[in-house]
Amino acid sequence: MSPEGEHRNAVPTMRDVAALAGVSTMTVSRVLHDDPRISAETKAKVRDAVRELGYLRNDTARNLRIGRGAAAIGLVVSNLANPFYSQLALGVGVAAEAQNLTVMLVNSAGDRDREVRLVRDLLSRRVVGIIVSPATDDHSHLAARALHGTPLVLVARPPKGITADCVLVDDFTGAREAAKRLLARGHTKVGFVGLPPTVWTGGERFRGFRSAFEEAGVRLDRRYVRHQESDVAAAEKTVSSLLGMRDPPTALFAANNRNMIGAIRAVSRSASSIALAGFDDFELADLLDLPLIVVTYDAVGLGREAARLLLERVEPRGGDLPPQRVVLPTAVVEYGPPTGGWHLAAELGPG
Amino acid sequence: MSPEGEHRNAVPTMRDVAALAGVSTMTVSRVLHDDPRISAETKAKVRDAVRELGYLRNDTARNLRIGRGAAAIGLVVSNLANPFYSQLALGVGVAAEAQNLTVMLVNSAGDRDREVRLVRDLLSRRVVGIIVSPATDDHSHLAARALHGTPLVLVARPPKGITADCVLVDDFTGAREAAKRLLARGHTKVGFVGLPPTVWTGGERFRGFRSAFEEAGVRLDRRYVRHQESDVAAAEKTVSSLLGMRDPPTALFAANNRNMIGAIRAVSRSASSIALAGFDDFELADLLDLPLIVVTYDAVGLGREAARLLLERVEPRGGDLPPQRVVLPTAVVEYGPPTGGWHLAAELGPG
DNA sequence: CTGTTAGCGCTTTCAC
DNA sequence: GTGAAAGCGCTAACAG
Repeated sequence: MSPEGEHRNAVPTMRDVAALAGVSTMTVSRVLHDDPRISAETKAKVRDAVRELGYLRNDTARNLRIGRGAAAIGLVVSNLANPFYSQLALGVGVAAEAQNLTVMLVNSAGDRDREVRLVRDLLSRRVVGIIVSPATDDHSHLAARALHGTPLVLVARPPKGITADCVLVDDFTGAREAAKRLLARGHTKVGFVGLPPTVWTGGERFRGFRSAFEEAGVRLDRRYVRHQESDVAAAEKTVSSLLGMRDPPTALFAANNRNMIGAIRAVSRSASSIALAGFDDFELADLLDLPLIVVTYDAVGLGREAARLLLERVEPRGGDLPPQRVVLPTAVVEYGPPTGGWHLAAELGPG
Repeated sequence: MSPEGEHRNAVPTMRDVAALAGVSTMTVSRVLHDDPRISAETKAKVRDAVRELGYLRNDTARNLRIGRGAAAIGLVVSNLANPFYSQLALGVGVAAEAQNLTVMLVNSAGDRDREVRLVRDLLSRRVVGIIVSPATDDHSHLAARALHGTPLVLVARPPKGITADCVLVDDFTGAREAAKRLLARGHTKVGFVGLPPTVWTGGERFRGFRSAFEEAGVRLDRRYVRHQESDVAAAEKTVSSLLGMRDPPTALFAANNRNMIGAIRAVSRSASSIALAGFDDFELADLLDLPLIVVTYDAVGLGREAARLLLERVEPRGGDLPPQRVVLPTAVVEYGPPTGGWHLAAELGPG
């Protein structure tokens, strides 16, 4: 029927508005900027034309002209399936929107090659700045040279071999405090289910964990320590094997969200009696009928803070600031079986 | 020290590459497109220059020229704090990336005015298409006229008063099947904690719920029915009040994720014995020591499907297709107390 | 108060 | 094989 793409190309341009209003495109542009020098009647004419055509300024063209590629900030996360990152995105979004910037959200899924491509792509789109939670500690693709001065903020891990702002969680202290609580309760055989050593958070959290043992003068048994990818299924398997040892740990420390969930699953399936501690609070943690010590922090705030640092850099003389490093505090929360326990509806039937 | 903005403006253009390689910009462009007519040695020269300068093509300029504003698809969600939407975003992202598109993710936070602004903003940026989960059932701002033919896909609710593709969850069937299970167990006094009636999912899920009662010939007691915003705290309060009635329900149906969590919290705090059913599976649902019937579906798939429909429209003759409506199936899952129950580490101490 | 000219960085078209 | 000119839609800079 219709010639191909007909209605899609019907997007009116400033020239169409100008023609309809009987003025030049420059006048239209000025009216859109609410330039006080334009007469009231001209403004009215132009605005009528805008309304009639449903005109929407082409920001791509505008941004090209004013030298700002895309009014957007790029956000590269390493695992969108992890709720931590959606919280982060939420925080970044709030801060970005306040400056009329959108967020281009991309997911490296933990793959560095992918991350390299995604960053390059964002740079090609000329985003005003990039926030990255790097998949590995090889940050060479994020060097200032590669970025041509596009502002960069790292989240959850510090720059390595490059200069950049970053916003971190106090992983060390959080892990140490949580571990201390286990030790205070008399646990000496404590399992550790951690992240790969190439991940900074993995290293810090392990350091904090270990430091609590040193302070307490308790020997850390290496047989109970595991480093691996953060994946629920993998963690579950690892924890199951720990629980299956002939001399199993009496407590477990999980280095993050995914490991914690995996650990909970493994413990729940086994007949083991074991205390759990670890990073990342989660919804309903308090309602699991399980003794639990979690390290919590403000993930949304992390995103907000990252965006704030980035936007500071975007400012005219923002490049002159020294590298910033913001560390957000952690808190330790303890959960236990609900007071009084559950009142089960037997067999799911009415009471 | 440095003249303001110095290093930030140092982003090389195609002209810089051309000058360094001693060719015209046209030749550079052709090399970047791997045009077979260019001689091998010219290609080598140009590629060396590209590498030396770290040149990255300005996609903003490119897209302007080729008439595609931003190689991005806009995604407007109504509550990023709800894990359903991050799952959705994940699905959209996967499909988009396969076409070299990025996702511009924005959050209306359930506010329609905001949604209107966000959609307008995305249109100004000339995204290739928009995926929206509308905050309300007033879709007038999404009419073809307002979109100038930019492809649109609605998720989780059908178009109302406009034509658009949509991808839905079979809310009706899911709710009915879950309710049936409660009825089959002899519950007749069942509370309903639902969404506002202006939200389509709210209506459908209530219809499904009610239909199970009709089929079973059980009268639905309106005193137990609540419609409200989907917010954990609000739901908790509502459920608490239901539980506090002198003749309380023996079971509850929660219309979504947020209401379900709120209901669980309320039930756990009370001394009530009550069965729970409702929409949206969640991580660890199986480990809550609580009888639970949940309606589950593939949220990532929903996003993938939405992106697929959108990309079909973006194709040259995509506008000629009739409006599509995809309905994804639901499944009902039952959880109960873990077999054998938890083995508690008493007082969090070692065994 | 409003219009003209030029150009952001790239690509399409036509020329050699 | 390669280049020159023109223009995508917009706005800064200078007219008038």
